[in-house]
Amino acid sequence: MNKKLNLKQVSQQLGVSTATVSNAFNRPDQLSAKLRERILRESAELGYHGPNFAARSLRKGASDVVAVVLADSISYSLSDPVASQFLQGVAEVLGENKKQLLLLSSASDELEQSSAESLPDGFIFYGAPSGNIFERVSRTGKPIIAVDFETHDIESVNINNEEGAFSVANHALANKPKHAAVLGLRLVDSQRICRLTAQDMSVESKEISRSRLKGYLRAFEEQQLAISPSHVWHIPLNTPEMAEIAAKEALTLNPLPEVILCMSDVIALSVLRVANKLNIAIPQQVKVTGFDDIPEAQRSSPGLTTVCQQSPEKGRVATRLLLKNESKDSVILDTRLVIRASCG
Amino acid sequence: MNKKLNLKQVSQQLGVSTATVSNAFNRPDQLSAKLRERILRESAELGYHGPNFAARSLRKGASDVVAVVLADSISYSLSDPVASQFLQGVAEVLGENKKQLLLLSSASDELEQSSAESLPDGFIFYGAPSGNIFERVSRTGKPIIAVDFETHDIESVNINNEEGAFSVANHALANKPKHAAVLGLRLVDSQRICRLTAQDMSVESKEISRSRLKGYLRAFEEQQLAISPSHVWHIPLNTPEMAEIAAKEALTLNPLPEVILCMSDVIALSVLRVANKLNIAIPQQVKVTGFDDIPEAQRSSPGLTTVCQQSPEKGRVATRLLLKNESKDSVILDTRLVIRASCG
DNA sequence: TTGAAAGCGCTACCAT
DNA sequence: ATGGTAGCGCTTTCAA
Repeated sequence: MNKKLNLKQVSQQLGVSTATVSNAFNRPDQLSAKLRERILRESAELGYHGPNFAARSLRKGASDVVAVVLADSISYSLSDPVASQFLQGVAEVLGENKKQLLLLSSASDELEQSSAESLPDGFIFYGAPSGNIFERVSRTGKPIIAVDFETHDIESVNINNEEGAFSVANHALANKPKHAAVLGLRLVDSQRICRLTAQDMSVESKEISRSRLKGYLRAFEEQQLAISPSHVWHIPLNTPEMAEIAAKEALTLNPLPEVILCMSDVIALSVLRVANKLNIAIPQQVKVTGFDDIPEAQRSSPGLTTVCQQSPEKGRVATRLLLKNESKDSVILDTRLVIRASCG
Repeated sequence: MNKKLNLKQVSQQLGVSTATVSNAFNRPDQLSAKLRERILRESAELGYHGPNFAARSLRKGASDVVAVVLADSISYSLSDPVASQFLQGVAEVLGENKKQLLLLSSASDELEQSSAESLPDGFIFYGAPSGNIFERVSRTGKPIIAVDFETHDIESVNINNEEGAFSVANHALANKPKHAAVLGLRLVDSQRICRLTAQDMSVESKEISRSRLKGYLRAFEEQQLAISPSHVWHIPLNTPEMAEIAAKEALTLNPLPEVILCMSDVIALSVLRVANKLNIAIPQQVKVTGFDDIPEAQRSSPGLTTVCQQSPEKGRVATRLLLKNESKDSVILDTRLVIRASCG
């Protein structure tokens, strides 16, 4: 087996110049189709399958690699249906444009990753990053798209979380329930499931969860209803395990809330399951709403009333925005209230 | 903003040699902790965040990048719970070892991707790849792990599909149902949902699906039961949409099968949903089994009887095998029959 | 179409 | 602990 063949050696073997071999791989218009054909075929036979990636990138100053920088760990993000759908959209468009996908996480080791950060030609930040990877990357001047957060001067793709939350809450609260509960995601800085306090309620922030809470609260006002902080849960991670614990707490309240507003579908689906176990009828006894419209939400029984935030489309839009450097405008994707049986 | 700073310029600015700066980033033991500290801090202030990736990789002949080569498109794989869980396991171990994750697909453009193939230090092939990326990569002599398939001389991680399928089928068939159906995945080469013919049944192959079918058939024999090819479905993709169509066909058979063996949990969960819609009681009227034990399988109602194949662990094991080049042995992971209410 | 050559930024070696 | 430097493999320019 010929171990390491390089372009130069191949060109010698084939009796052509290095420039010609390079052109065969990179610029088909610089040589006759026939010669290109021959070079491609014969070099493959020799075991040369194209220019060395590192050398090419070094020389060209570009790599055709795009990084998605996840706010959470890669592993967790892959387990989250929302992030996962977003990545599907990204992968789709990258594939069409022959770009490679590198997954990074702002939650991982700074020093080790910072060298890898010089590889990609562009970055999609999914969720507000921790650490200072964002600053490092910004300084390189490479194109960046911010998704689900905003930063000065950077193009972003977002949804209107407050409006979405308002619309679903307003729908759910329309017939004036006496008691309601909110199962919130990442509302305060704690790894534990807990309920909010009065001062927790009024924190001002542009975080996703805070915007959603704001939308909910506006709906309560609109309907002239009140919600006590003790009926607002904080769940630190969007996992069924965590959500079920909070769901159990909410569904064993006395009196039982007639409406439970959940900040994600994963949470809402957990409520549905726990309710089922406790023989609580949905929506007759408790109406449940989610947020996201993940695939599972339309398949559940009863179907989940939720806010569709088009995660795959978000991924596609963000990626197109990154690749075609034309439009300098940020995008707000529409959300849509999806009414299903869990809150008819 | 200082645009492009390189190591040489940084070393001049800091008044030290290039070797020292390089050592500061790469070999902490080659200089005093104090000096290293200073260099790291001051170069960060200058806007230099570590060696250029392409140059470093070119020079070192290694990149700290590991590629997972997916048999299907990246986008589809991300939507598949089994592949997704596998990737979670991979990402976990890569993170611990400070390796970066590059997602490739053997289903994508050969020419464009083949240059990127020279980047990773190692490859995990998830599922038997199409095209000849496997041959190309093999020739480089870089470490490769094959997952869910086997090839001469390559370390692999597999499960015993036949045994797993046998155990679940044998359990399901124990009280001699008069009619049974099999909802199979990728049994023949067709993009359409269809049922098998007599000659389809006897194809010999080491593919996952074929092994599972073999296990099922062995269980039928063991129980002295027969299954007609017309009661064996082929489903081309592991998606709920496809599965529901086949499920509907199987659940509207007359007479109704008392047992439906499904080659994946996604399929089995679809059967559960369709049965629910058709008011068919599970497991009273129809017993349903799956394969994989995806997270959704334990949360469904009724819970799904299935074969646990430890997808995340598979990812971890494959990645460890790749990184520690010690053990030259392939691995067969245990499968475990998980009995839940859908087939008690 | 070709040959020659510069140089992308870095690491590792050697000598000091 | 440092300075100097070869060379990793490639693309691109230039002149022929």
